[in-house]
Amino acid sequence: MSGHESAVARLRAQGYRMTPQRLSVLDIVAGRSGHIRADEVWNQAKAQHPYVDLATIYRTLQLLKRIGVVTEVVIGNKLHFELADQHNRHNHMVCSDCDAVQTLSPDYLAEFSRRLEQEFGFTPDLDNLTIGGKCAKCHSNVSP
Amino acid sequence: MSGHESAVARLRAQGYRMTPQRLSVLDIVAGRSGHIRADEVWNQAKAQHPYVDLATIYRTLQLLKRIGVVTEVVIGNKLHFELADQHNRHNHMVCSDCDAVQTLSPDYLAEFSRRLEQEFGFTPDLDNLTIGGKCAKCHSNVSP
DNA sequence: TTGGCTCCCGCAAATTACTGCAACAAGGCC
DNA sequence: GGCCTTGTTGCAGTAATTTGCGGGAGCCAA
Repeated sequence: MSGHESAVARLRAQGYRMTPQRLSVLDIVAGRSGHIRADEVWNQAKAQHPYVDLATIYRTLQLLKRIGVVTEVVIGNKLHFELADQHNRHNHMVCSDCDAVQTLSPDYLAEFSRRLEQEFGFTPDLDNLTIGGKCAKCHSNVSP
Repeated sequence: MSGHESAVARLRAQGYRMTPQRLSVLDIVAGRSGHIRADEVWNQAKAQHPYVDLATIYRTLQLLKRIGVVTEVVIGNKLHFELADQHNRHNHMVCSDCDAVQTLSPDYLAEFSRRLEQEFGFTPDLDNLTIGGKCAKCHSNVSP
């Protein structure tokens, strides 16, 4: 329900313009509790503005990601997005077999991140980090 | 210089056939010390076999990745590949600004990986894990 | 309100990656 | 060596995402 105003403010503050299309995208992503695919955003956006172009959706999502309003999750080989809730940050573990998604507290990565910064001066973008692998269920299936 | 024979043997052992195209791809990836893009592999492969198709390159690279002969690195929004040297495993840190790539010892991820497996039964695919973020140089540049 | 500088959008085309299918060829068997 | 089975290839087509361009709209200032 919130998130919106601060996002709009953040866009304005950085000199970006607020357009109906961008508001739609923001609404749609914020209204969804979990992840949402770019094409799902598009379909919902078309209901409000029949002539929105898919390219606009992609550009807007990239913009929102760049300013930290949404985060990106790669599931399968499709991009998903979700609202970046500062009060409930988390990372994702995605199974490469069944595409199941588990969330992960960033605490698990804190120590790792600190070392990278300290030893290499490299600042990892943990907000958009997705870890691929095999979930417990698929790992036990011995079928390669 | 090595790597080849074992890769060929591994293909054979799993019932895959050895074709000139696959040998070419293997040669090209092995002959490059760093990462190489799919289209670069294609261009070099065409020099040896003028009629190789890009689709074959992609399929071969996916196959080599699946059996663990090469690893995949996402740089910018392009896929890169490199020979998976068991004696010199490493992960990659890629700067989202300048696309610079730093390598990282998997030791840094060992503890993290162990926890994921222990607490969630999730087995991360560290061989193909790339960490995005900002390198020291770009991080100090205050130019958004 | 109006003017005007920019940024943004829709459209189309390009780029990157992947897939289905029929013809082809690698490798085992005789 | 020749044949047969079955995995592979080349081709064409598709899916997902990005980019170039020119007209149009947002926002600031007057």
